[in-house]
Amino acid sequence: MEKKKTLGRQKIKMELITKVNARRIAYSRRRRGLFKKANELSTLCGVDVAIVTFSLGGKAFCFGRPSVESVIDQFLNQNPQLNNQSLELDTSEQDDRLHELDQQLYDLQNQLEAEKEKGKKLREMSKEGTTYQSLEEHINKLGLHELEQLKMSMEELKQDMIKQANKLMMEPSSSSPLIEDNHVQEVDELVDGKTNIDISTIPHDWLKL
Amino acid sequence: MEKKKTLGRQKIKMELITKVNARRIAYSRRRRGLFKKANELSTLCGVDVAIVTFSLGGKAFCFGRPSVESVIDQFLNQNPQLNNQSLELDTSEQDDRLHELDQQLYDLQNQLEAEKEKGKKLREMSKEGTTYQSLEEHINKLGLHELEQLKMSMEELKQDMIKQANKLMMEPSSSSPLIEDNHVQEVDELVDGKTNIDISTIPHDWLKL
DNA sequence: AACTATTGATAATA
DNA sequence: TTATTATCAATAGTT
Repeated sequence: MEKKKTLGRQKIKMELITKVNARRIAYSRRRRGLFKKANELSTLCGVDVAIVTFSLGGKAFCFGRPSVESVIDQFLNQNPQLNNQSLELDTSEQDDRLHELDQQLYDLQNQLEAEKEKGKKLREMSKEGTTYQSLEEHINKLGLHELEQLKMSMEELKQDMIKQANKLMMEPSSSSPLIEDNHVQEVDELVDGKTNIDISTIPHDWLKL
Repeated sequence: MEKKKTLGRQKIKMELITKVNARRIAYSRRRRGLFKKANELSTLCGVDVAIVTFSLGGKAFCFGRPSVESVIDQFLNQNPQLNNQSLELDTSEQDDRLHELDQQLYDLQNQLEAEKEKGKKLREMSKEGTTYQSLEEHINKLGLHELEQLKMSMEELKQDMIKQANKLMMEPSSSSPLIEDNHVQEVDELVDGKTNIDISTIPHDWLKL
């Protein structure tokens, strides 16, 4: 037997974690885990759930399905509004895909928090006389990293929908399958700001379908 | 070795549990687990947490520390008034900006839900023999609509940070203010995948600031 | 509700 | 901070 690399997870006492640093880490991890559990609960059971929590720094984090506001509203107004329990057949595959995107959005939410922190650090640094060489570069790069991730998320989503649409095309007696490999270019067009899409041309039903 | 008494826990698909009975059991178990997790989070990290969920029967179950109402109240009244401690008056403006972005992300989360619905509708349509003319167009536009919003969000955020940085530049004894109107181009560069940024040149501190 | 065999979550570490 | 690992904790299927 070789010796173990780590001790692995150890049991901890159910009390306030004294070390602030460790507490922050635990909060971050467990908040994420809690939101995941909430998402699973709402998905598996088809119910509404909302969570609101404030971090050590007093920042609000929340999760809500269909939205925090709607659930809070229901709660405050105690309106026994019934949910239309629509049965679904076999959209599971698609749902899996979308759940991944859900996760990515949650991650982005956290990234936004990170940005907030950066802003504060900026102020602190100003007092310490930190050098600002190529500060702009840094800012740009950081923001861009996020943009890049966002773009990827959206591409995945669109690709998924196109794939789904294609699949449907095969099934019934239809024609002309959807193109699947031209979306990247189209995305870039928009990101470049060169695309002139007239949103008003999109059927209203599609926007809130 | 004796034979196993049960199969034990088995993996389940992350989708609505079809059998209503099993769904109710799962809801009961998982709601309990969720509340326990929330309790642990608030205890270990000393933070406020509130959860509200509605059962299949429409009954409200909630958990709150110190109380559901207090947390909801904090959440709804998120005003600069409650900004205790660090009197970062200068960052309040920035925080407002970021809060807006937060809201937009939440909205996107809801949009994602909408996408899911669309997928269902798509299936239904296939059975009804709905025409798929210009379906791809719609899908693309919808995806792009979202991407556009995301892009705007990120640009706003970056612009905000640059503005903030510029402001700081004026204050201390520094030099060379940041450029403020070239970030769009830089964004496009990276998104286009044509930018060759060497991440390693970024000071480590900046990457996790 | 209680029981197990698994899956899933996460504390400690790199 | 993200990844890894070993352990702890939650829970699906049964009784």
